[in-house]
Amino acid sequence: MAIPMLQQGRARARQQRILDAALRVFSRRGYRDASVEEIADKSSTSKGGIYFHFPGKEAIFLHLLDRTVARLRAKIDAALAEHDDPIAKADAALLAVLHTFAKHRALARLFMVETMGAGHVFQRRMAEVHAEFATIIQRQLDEAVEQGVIEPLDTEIAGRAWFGALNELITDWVLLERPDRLEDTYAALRPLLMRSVGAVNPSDRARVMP
Amino acid sequence: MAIPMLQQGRARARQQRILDAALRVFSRRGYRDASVEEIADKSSTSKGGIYFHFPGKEAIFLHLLDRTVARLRAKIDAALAEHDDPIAKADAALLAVLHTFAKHRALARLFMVETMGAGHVFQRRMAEVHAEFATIIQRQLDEAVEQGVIEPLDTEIAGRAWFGALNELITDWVLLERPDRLEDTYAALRPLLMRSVGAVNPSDRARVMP
Amino acid sequence: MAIPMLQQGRARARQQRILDAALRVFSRRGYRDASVEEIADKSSTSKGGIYFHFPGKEAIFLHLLDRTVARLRAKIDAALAEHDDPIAKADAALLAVLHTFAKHRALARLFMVETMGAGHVFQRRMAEVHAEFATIIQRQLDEAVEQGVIEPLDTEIAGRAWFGALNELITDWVLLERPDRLEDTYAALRPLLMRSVGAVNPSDRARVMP
Amino acid sequence: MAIPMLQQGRARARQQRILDAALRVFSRRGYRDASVEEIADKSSTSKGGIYFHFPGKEAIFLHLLDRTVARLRAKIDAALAEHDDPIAKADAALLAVLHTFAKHRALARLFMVETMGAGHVFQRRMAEVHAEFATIIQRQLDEAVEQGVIEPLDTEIAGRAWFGALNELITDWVLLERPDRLEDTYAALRPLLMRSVGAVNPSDRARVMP
DNA sequence: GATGAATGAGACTTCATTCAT
DNA sequence: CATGAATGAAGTCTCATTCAT
Repeated sequence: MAIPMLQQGRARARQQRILDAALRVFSRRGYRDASVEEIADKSSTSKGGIYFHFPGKEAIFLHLLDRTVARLRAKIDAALAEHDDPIAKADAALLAVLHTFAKHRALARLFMVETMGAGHVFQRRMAEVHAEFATIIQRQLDEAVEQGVIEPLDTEIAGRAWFGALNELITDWVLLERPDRLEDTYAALRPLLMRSVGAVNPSDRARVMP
Repeated sequence: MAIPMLQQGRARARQQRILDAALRVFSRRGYRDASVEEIADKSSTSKGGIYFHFPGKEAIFLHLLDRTVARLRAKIDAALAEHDDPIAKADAALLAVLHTFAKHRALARLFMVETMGAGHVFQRRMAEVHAEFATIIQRQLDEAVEQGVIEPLDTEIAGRAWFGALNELITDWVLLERPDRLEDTYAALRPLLMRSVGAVNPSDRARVMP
Repeated sequence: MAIPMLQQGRARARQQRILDAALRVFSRRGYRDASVEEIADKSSTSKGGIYFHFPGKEAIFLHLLDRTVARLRAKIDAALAEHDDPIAKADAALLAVLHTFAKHRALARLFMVETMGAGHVFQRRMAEVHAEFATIIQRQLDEAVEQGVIEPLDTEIAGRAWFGALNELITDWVLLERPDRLEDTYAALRPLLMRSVGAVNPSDRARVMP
Repeated sequence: MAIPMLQQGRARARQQRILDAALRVFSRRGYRDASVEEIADKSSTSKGGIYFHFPGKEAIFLHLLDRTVARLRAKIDAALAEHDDPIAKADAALLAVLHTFAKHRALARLFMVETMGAGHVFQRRMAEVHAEFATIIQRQLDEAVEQGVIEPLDTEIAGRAWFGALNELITDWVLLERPDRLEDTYAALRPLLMRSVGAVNPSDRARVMP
């Protein structure tokens, strides 16, 4: 019984090594120019070993994407749970996404850029992920409208617009290798987003509200 | 004398045929999966013929991109010239971009999506184009601030945010093959953008101002 | 003392399971397309387990072949022993081969067809087996000549010809998945073989001879 | 106009070179162990060049097979045309097949042996070819029955039996690398075949008949 | 003894690019 | 100028075999 545990453990560890190496390689080279060979080298595995753990290159990329999405979702959920005010929630959700990428430029590149070069299937999948995240924002805005915190508005478009604005900042930061801290950039974006839906900056409101 | 003209004309015509075919192929298949062979077929040329007119696949894509950027720039310039009010100008610039893509989904796909799959060089170039367009918006906002039409704000971020929001809508429309008219979607976005910088919707303003 | 016996028994049982699975897989896929993995699965073993019992894929195939040849030999021997008349013996030998394959199409496929795809070594071995079986026929014909039952003739060629004719029927039956009963086909072949050496159909003769 | 002719000529020549090299390689190594690389080398071509002329390894093998079948058919047709007597025709047809292979052992190996290692599709195709050739014999025998030259018999089985007997001789000659002249072996087989259908050896008959 | 993870050689195939005609 | 045959580098994937556990 100990043996299968160990073996499973070893297998899982190797899978992780492969995924980590793949992230680096995909991020550096892009999906198409990334070779399974290089992933094998960088993960101290053999080509065959990779194909033992994954059915193919595409599957590795998919795993990586799913893993990232899952982590983002978890962080967003945690962030949402930390606030009551819907506007603060929306803000926190965006910040969660932003923090994740700020800490890991390679991940940001994979997610924001390289996915688009991986073919139609991945492009579509990514579009759906975008939609999902936009919907999260939308829901908070809906709630805010319901609570009377903001005036009624097209919250679906607002969600997508917010997410698009954030995207642009992150993508620029990745592609132009901007040295700025992403957090600072977002600090400048936040008031724009707030005003766009007629909300007061949550921190200001906090200060104002006695 | 007439012959060289004709010949030049013929050469240019063939170049056009190649570029048009390339646009279709790149847009359908993505940069990597597009084969020079298919471009040759679709343009009624031979592979050798393509290499006579262009140094390589990359150059074709680049031409296509530059051509698109030039056209966009021209449309933006024309749009800017049609208005005096800086906010109206900014709005018109975005609309110009949007109209161009709305009329030609393949072009939108090429520009917004497939470029990312064409390798680092193209990604970077595209980021610069984004920056350029964002700067155009930024300039209008600066002018608006100067004119006292809106309160001072971080116009650089605002320009990028506006462009990012627009991007998101267009990209979704391309990838999810949304049937909506892009123009309608933008109509919903416009008020958000305006409020985000503390401006009144230009059309409203027009109506308000006697 | 009981334990080693049991263990040996278990080992042999597993070997059998592997061989049986291998027969199915080789027959379905052909030697080259049969994977050790599938044999492992179908025999409820692991890849490693297979390599404990056999030195490799080739050895498994060889075992299978040898096992089949041995069984055929045994059946032929039994058939020969049941008759006195040399012509009847030859006929019985062919029938023994035919019955064996008729009862087990997978075996027929393995033996008649797939062996040829297993590489030069196996092809040669199979040719030798053919020669061996042809020789058995030849010997009966020689005996018949000696007994004056038939006129002298090139019995070596005759043996090979008889075997070749039988082969063709069996191979067709395997490859074209003919629904006929092999036995019926052979019933039509028998008189041809008999006449080819100037013999009377043994059953006819039996009837005639008082 | 001359240019396409030349180019076509060159292309066809190269195709021939590839096919000839492929015949050698397939015959020496067997279908599975033959590598496209070796075919490329042996035909002084590049791997890519091969894929320009053929869609893949399988297609090369198929071409080779079809080419061989076509040639055999032509030779058989010519042989049939040279005789009037149906028995002589059947004999001539077999001889045509035999001569073709006798002159080109590699071809014989390809056709008789290696096809079986090329997978189910090829096995089936070969079975159909066998059937076709057997049918040619059958038709002559039918004619002979009609003319009253031989007694009625199951000509279908006879056709397959004759072909099977011939096959066996050729296959043995290929696999055991027998040094005999195939023609001599067939000379010994012929009387057996004749007698099997109750016919007189055509050459004997010629001599006997005044 | 058994398991399954790991290896590594090698296979087929694709395709941007070149160049003789 | 145009064509299409030819190149060759590179890539993904398969699988018999080995071996630590």
